[in-house]
Amino acid sequence: MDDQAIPLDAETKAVEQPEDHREELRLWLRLLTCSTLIEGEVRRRLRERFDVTLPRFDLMAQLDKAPDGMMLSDLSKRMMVSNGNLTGLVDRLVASGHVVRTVSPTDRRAMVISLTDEGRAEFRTMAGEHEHWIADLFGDLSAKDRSELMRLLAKTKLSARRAIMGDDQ
Amino acid sequence: MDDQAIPLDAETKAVEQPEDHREELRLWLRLLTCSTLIEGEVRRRLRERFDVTLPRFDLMAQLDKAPDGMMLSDLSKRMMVSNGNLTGLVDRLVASGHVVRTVSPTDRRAMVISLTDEGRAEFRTMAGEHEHWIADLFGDLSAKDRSELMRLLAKTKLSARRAIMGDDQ
DNA sequence: CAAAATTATTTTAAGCTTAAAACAATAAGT
DNA sequence: ACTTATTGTTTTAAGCTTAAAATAATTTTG
Repeated sequence: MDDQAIPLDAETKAVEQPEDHREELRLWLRLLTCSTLIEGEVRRRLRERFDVTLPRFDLMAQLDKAPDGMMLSDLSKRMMVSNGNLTGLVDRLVASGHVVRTVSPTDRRAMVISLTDEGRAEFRTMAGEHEHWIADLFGDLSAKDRSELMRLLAKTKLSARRAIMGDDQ
Repeated sequence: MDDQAIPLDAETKAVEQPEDHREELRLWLRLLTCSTLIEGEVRRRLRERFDVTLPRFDLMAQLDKAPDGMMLSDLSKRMMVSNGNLTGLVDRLVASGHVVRTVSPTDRRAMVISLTDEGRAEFRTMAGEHEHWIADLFGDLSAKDRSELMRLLAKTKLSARRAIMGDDQ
């Protein structure tokens, strides 16, 4: 513990307090604020305008992209929610006639979830308005801002994945 | 529907479908993915390492910054969650001895919520590790990336607020 | 082929979250 | 002072969410 003993990378990393990560913390809090703010407003408008919840809308959005339906476990991965969560969500959407559950013809464990015609029609109507809301919420960003933000978020996504899964796989 | 009839702004905006906002939609989905990814991992680690939930941690984080406690309604605004939500959360944190509820001396309706000494000590321990997790999750971003992302998220936040509250007030 | 491991889903228990209604206290306007 | 409006909190009902355990079917492996 000699004062003279300076680490080898002192030149490159400059003299740094022993671990100050407040900047990253602020960045994370700001990111979270943005998504909470926008998500809350989308949730509010979906309820007000269509009397639908955000999770229901999100699930239908996934299914709209899959004309032949999706396995529950794929939905779970895509939506980043637990299987158990989806079981209940699908139950309610089946009850309201928006989706149907079918046993997979190739795997008797698997359930294939698909939009009904009515569910798809209703979703498309909502999605049209939803897209405008988003455009409005991001309305003050220039095209350059948007592409730059897109790029930085892509980098953030990769960084987080690396930290979560490890560099391997 | 004449092929020759080109809109007046064709020069400046190029030939554009009537209202295409898929770019903003992708931006929103990417922002949401990033925050869901990071939030999920933080949630997982808090549980694994300290057996605490994220909402509990968030509430204690707010109180740690307020040595004299905070009114429940202020907590509600800061955390962007409903009052009713906080009532239950505070109930559980009182039960576990992390916070205390006091009636405000100046307003008999208001409840002042404060960290107990034990709650504060426990929070500080968790916060130390938490900061490292965040630094790791954002670890692949350069200092320039971070400041640029910070700037763009600030702009996004203002844009969303404008869209939510209207330009006035 | 039988045992073991994996994969797909559901169930359960606990906690989180919201909107809306109810309740209580303060502030504002007459 | 009295009425009205506003503010602060809690309650309620419904739905969302998770982790962990349970169930069932498929795949892998010895």
